[in-house]
Amino acid sequence: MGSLSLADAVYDKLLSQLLENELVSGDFINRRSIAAQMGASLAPVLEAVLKLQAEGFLEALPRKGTRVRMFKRDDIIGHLILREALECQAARIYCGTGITENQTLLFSEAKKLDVIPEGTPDDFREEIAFHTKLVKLSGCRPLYENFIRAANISLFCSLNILPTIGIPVVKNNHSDLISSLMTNDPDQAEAAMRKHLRKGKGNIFDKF
Amino acid sequence: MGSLSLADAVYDKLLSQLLENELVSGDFINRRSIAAQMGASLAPVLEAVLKLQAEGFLEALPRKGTRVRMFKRDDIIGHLILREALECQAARIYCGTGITENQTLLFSEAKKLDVIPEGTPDDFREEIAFHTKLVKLSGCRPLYENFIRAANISLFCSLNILPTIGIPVVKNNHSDLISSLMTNDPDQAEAAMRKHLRKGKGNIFDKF
DNA sequence: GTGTATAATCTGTTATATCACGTAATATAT
DNA sequence: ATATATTACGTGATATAACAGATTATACAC
Repeated sequence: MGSLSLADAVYDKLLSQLLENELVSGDFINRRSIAAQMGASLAPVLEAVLKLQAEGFLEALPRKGTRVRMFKRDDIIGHLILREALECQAARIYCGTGITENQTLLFSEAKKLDVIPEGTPDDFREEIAFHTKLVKLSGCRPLYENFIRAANISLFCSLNILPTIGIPVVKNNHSDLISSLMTNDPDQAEAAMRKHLRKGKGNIFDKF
Repeated sequence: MGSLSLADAVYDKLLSQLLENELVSGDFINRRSIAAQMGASLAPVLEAVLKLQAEGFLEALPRKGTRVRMFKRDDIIGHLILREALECQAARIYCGTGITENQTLLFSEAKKLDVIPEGTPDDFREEIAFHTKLVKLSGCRPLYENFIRAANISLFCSLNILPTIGIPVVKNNHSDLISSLMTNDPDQAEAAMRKHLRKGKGNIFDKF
C-alpha cells in the first residue's frame, strides 16, 4: 500500500510546505520548477495542484500563475464553524465509552498540550493533532476525512493570518474537556465541545 | 465566470450520469473513450476523474481501470452522520430570522415536497434540493460546499444501493420542520433538525 | 526623456506519445 | 483434454510538446 505515486509525493511536499509556513498567503508557485526540482513532469504536479485547489489551499489563475489562496476573515470564521460542526457531531458519538476506554492516554496528552506556551506554532500544531485524535475516536470516516481538510486549512490560517485579522486566540484546557466528554449524554458532550471551541473567540460567530 | 473548461465539462457530464443513475456502483469507465466522445484528450478527463475520486465517487485501480465506487453500509451511514453534522450546525445559524424572512417561499416549497410519492427518485432529488437551500441560508460557504459533496454522495446512494442494504426510507414532513426552525434558540433548532433527519431511520446511528 | 509598438517570456491548459504492468486470450507441451 | 508458458492488449501514470493569451521587457520613433 506504500505505493507513493509521483503525484502523491508532490502533493505531500506542497502540503508540508504550506503547513510549515514555507509557503504563505499570496505566494506564487512555479509548476515547472517544482517538476524539475522533483525530477518529474508537469502531469504529477498538475494532479497535486488540483487536489490542493479542491481543498482550498491554492488557486490557479490561467495565464497568470498558481498561488496560495488568501483567506479572508469570513473564510476563516467559516472554517471554524465547519470544524465546530464536525467536532460536535464526533463528540456525540465517542462520548462516554469512547473516552473512558482511552482516558489514561487522553489525559496524558491533554496535560502535555496544556503546558505548551500559548499561540506558538507548536501550540497550534499539537492542538490540531489532539483534536484530530478525538475525531478519529468517532470511527466515522467521512467525518474524519472532512475534519482533516478543515483542520489543515485552520492550521494554515492560524500560522499565517489569524493573528493579523482580529480573531483572538486563547489557550483552552483540554484536561477539563476530556473530563466533560466522559458523559454518556450526547447533548452534554456536544455542548462541552462547543463551549471549548468557542472559548475566548468572543462574538465572532454571532454574525452568522 | 462562466469559463467552462473542458475538464469542467467532463466533470459535469460524469457527475450528472452518476446522479441520473446512468452510472451505477461498480461500473467501469473508459477514460479514452470518454475523451474521444467529448473530442478531448486524456488530460481534461484525468482532471475530472481526480475530482470525482476526491469526492469519493470514483476509484482508480492502476492497470485495472477506473470504476464507480461501491459504497458499503458503513460508508452510507457515515455520510448520513456527516450530513447531520453539517445540517444541524447550519440550522443553528439560520434559525429564527433566517427562516422567518423566507417563510412564504419555504412553506410553499415544503408543501410541494411533502406530496411527492415516497421513495421515488424525484422524492430523493427534491428532498436534497430543499435541504440544500436550507443550508445555503446559513451563509457559511465551507458548510455549504461540504454539504453539497455529502449530499451528492447521499443522493447517489439513495438511488443506487440504499434500499438494498437495509436502511429504511420514510417520508418526513418538511412543513413541520420549517415551523420548528423558526425558533431563535439554536439548541432547539438543532434538535428539531436532528429529529427530522433521523426520523424513521431506526437505530442505524447507534452503532457509532 | 517619453510614449508606443513589437517581441520575448511565462503561465495554465490541452494534446499526443510512451511506460510499466496486470489481465486475458492464445499457443504450446505433455 | 489439460496444464503451463507466452503473447497481445488495455489500463492508469507519466513524459514531452504545443497552444493561447497575458504580462513584461525591449526596441524604436519623436
